[in-house]
Amino acid sequence: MKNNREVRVRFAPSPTGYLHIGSARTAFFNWLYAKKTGGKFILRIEDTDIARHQEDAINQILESLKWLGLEWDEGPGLETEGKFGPYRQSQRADIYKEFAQKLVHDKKAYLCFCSPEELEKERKIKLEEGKPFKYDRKCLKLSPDEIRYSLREGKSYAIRFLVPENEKIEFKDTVYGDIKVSSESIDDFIILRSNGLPTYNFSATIDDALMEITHIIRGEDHLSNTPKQILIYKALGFNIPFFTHLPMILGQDGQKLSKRHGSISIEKYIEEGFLREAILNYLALLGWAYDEKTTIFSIDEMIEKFELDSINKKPAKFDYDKLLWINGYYIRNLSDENLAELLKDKMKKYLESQKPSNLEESARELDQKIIKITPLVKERIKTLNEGIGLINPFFVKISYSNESINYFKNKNIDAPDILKRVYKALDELEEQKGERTEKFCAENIEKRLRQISEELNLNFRKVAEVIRIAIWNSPVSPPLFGTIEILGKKLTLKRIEDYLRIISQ
RNA sequence: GGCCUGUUCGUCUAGGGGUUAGGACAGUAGGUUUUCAACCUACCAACAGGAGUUCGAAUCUCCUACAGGCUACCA
Repeated sequence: MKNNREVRVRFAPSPTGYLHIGSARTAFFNWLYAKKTGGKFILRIEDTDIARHQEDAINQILESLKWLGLEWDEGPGLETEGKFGPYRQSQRADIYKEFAQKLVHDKKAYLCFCSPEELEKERKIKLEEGKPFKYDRKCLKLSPDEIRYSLREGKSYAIRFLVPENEKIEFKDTVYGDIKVSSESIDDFIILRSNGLPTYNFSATIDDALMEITHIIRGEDHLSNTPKQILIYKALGFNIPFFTHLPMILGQDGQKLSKRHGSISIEKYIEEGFLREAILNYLALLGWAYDEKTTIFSIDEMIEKFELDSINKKPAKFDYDKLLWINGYYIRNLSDENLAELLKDKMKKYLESQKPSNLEESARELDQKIIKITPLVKERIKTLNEGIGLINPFFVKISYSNESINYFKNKNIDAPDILKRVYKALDELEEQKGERTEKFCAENIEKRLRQISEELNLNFRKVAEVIRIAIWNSPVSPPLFGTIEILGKKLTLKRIEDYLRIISQ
């Protein structure tokens, strides 16, 4: 049919909201297939529904796609959009009108003067009777005179596609196999609304044909629409592309992914500190597997190994925990330099959101400090935001929580005594004592602190616990010795003093 | 209601007439450890149900149940 043609795939979102997980996967699979085959990935905006379409959503979608690295070869937002443009359906109204009129002229479509209200009423009645609703073709029976009269009256009309009778529509879906549908089960659907704009099935088909899309890869919710579109392809004499429908992505409750399910927009995941490689890796695993073992794929590996016909049919529930795990894996495998860079950007934003009076002096040394901090937290975080949460006391003043203040109340630990000893031990470091100055570094700090636990004949974890609460306002911190070193002598001692003062009150 | 589609551990999946039904996440137990992680070890846990075909079915066929989609002048 079109074996030697260049592969052309497309992602065609409608801008009714932000790019969500499900659409992102559809975009990604299209992109993967284009990369794999050396084809073109086209972006088209389906904004024919004026009521629901939001202008800023388009930008959001474009931004999210770019962030994911799913760059398109043709479409909006590019310096030269491409030779099949415009790529926004709202700018292609004339094209659809023209084809609709051609179909009317060829008697493959007809004018319908029925009002949406009447139709709605009839539909309701049929539904209550438990009978299938199908348009009764009232307007097909109109005589040319009647039509002329209505037009002269200025009556508004839609254009309906005339579905051929007794026709078997068959197509092969890469994922779902052979699909056969009888034309009897298809209503004479509207292709052009009375406002002159096309409906989805019509505009999508016209554009896919005109833009010479060879492979349509989209969500399973369009599987049932495909027969209608094939009818249009045939009526207009267009080449029929290959179809691949992707199983739906559902929320953890098994329902279609929606706002109720918490963060579902890509934007949210960017904010939370997920990495694009991790998101794409996870998305690839929803409905597809390469073999029985591999779960981690680099993007190049995915391009190499991805196959449309090994996508499975079952809808997949979105598993946030697994995404988290994958993200943690990618973070751990980042180089210190790259991770530091990412953490720095996040931290910068975080610090900007804080009151200046809440910042420690060290906030000004973010750039130098972050590279030292990074190896300490790399294995401990699953998202960048977790990282920020773990390390922000390096830069932001701590105010002791009640929990911290009362932490040792009913425990058999003499916290003040320990802290006084710690203070003294640390204070001695870096003190000028002729030649024998001991550096304030993790190694020496460890030596000193372990000495204290020996002196007191106390398990070291107890000592560490006390120090953590005092300098970090939390029983959890990055590894203690490195943390103290990076915090610096001055700040460490100050926090110990502060804590001692507060608990002695 | 009609049409289309799907159903393997809690979740993502591998397998596609003969397997101890494999892996990963989560969970549990242990090890390591200055906390939290990470890491290591072990464990837990599935072929929706029923008929049929067959020497043999999770795998093929049919039925049922459940789930999802479409049935809009939404996409």
